Amino acid sequence: MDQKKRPITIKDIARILNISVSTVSRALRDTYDVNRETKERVVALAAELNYKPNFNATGLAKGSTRNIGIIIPHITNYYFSTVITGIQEIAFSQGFKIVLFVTNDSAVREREIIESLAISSLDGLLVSISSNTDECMHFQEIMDAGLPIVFFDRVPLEIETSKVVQDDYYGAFQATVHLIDNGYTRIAHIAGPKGLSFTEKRLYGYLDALKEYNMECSEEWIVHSGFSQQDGEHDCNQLLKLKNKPNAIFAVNDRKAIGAMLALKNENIMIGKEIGVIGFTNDPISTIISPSLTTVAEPAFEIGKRSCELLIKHITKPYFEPEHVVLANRLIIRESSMGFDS
Amino acid sequence: MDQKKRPITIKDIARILNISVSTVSRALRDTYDVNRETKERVVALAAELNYKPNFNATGLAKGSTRNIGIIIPHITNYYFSTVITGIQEIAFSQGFKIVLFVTNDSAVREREIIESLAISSLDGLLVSISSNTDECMHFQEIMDAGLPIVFFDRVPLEIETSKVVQDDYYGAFQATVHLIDNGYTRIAHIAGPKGLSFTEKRLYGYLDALKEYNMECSEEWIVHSGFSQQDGEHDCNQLLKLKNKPNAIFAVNDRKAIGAMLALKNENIMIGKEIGVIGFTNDPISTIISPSLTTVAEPAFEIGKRSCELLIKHITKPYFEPEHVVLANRLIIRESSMGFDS
DNA sequence: GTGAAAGCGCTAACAC
DNA sequence: GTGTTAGCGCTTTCAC
Repeated sequence: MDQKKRPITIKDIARILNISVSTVSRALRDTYDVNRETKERVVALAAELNYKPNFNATGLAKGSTRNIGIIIPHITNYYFSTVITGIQEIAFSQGFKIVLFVTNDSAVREREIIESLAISSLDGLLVSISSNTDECMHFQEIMDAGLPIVFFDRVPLEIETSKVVQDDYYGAFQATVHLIDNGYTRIAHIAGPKGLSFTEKRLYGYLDALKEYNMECSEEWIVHSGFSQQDGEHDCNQLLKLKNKPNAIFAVNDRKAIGAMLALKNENIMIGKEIGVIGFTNDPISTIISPSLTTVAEPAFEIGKRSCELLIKHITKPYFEPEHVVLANRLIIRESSMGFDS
Repeated sequence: MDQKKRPITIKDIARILNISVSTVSRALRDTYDVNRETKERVVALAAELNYKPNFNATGLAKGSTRNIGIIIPHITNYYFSTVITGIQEIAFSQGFKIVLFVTNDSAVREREIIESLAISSLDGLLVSISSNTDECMHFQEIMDAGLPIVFFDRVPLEIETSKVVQDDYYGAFQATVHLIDNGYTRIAHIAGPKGLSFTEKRLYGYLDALKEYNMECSEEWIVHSGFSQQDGEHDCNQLLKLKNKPNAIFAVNDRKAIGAMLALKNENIMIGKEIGVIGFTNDPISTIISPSLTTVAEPAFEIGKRSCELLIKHITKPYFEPEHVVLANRLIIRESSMGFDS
């Protein structure tokens, strides 16, 4: 307990087997030609001694660690934590470790993290940018320095690299059409902050659906704010003050939808019958709240997996062409959008 | 984009300033006596060149990385993700990075992780064990090899090191007393898996409260299973089949409490009035479900912070005496336990 | 097929 | 105060 045991190194193995360290190194890495028998002896002894490679040493010698960094706005959040689970799944199976950074959705913290980042200690980076990040030079610099980045969910348009997102535009389109189909005629949208690409895509999906179906559309029905439940509550109250009140609300995410529902309940408005509500994410909470929340389910786990797979390709294949992956969502119909006559 | 720029090293700085690398190294580390002026020149140039230390090299030379590993059962879970946020807060401020491993609550995966762990790439480990981990020799071995571990929440009794937990016994005691105070007379407990220390503490807190208040107590009212909402639903249904049905349920966590509430709703049983329910955690969902869920709020963020602080002490002070920290919970009374006459 | 030796970027005696 | 040197554990030419 007091005494750090010196860990086994390839030198120890070499000495015991009376061969050179280079042979041990080669044998352990299953590359180069090594005499079959020598190799087996090395591998056997390594296992017996419980040899673990020193990643600092390999990293230093090969210029590669097996670390993947993740930078995300939050972690106490169903979507992001599910994405991480997906990333983790792929990373672990490929022998990569996950180094986690959370920005608390602050552009300042994001920059701090990036600037403090020892690029040499990471092989690649997976990032979802914070909502007030206005320019992305810091990411570009890191990439120029040779660190591959794959963006997911909240992606910057101006950077040329692989990106993985859900189909925000079509998901929003579908959500809106669903409300129209169920007889709602005055559909509002409580959006996220302006300037974030996925938020805008959802806005356009909503707008295009309204246009395509010749629905009434009004500036005052579109309210931008943050992503929290409180924001949803606040936005909804604002809508309720309008002279020309909407009779349905499409929320940019489930948390805001939940906030809106709470505001509606507070006013004793019958959710679904008087005002329809639809969210985006499929947070587990959406089945628990009553009435249950209709939502567009994002493939969060899959997004994590795909992002990580792509990043690993960028890491291992220096000239891998950037890919833009768009994953389909799934509309999940529940009670909050049942329509007037239900 | 194609060309990895060679990163700046202390050698570059030394060459440019025409001094030796050791001086640069010393100047940058703010230790040893370095001529004030030399130091300023080094620091200035380092900043200008945007020098970033290579952690593999420092790690190799000093035998320390600035990495802290976290091993937890899940991440898509309010409690654990909040703990991580707390850990992250301290770690980041002290210049440590977080390496994340998730076991999916599988003892097998946990062992795999531990065994694949290159101890040399971590300075310390923060762990919450998986629910079916029966013996903890793998952790002991790692500690013997010189890697400090701090356990939190789900802690093994047999290992001698620092541990940080909420007051599971007293929280459960309080929860049960609260139910008794509100007039519930036949109180059941839907527990976690047997063998996990925090689960048992909550069970004993419950039992002792019943005893102290001379309440009826029955073996069939205590049901053990997993931690999920489904488990809660299932456990509750089982209780409802009993001849001597309980009129209140204390759940080991909020997810199970939520599951139980869903089961009760399904049977059109009035929650609170006919059967009281209380949970443990204070998951945000507990304010959203209707009726809202009375619960024992755990100081998850604080647990993350304290665990991380303790671990850093173990890392920096070789002979730091293990501490056992027990943090108080807070009973939050909501609608699900309002009592019969409310 | 294997060994010797240099080197990855940094730290830490040890000299001066 | 500063430079020289060896060395952390591993990979990788380059010989043989």
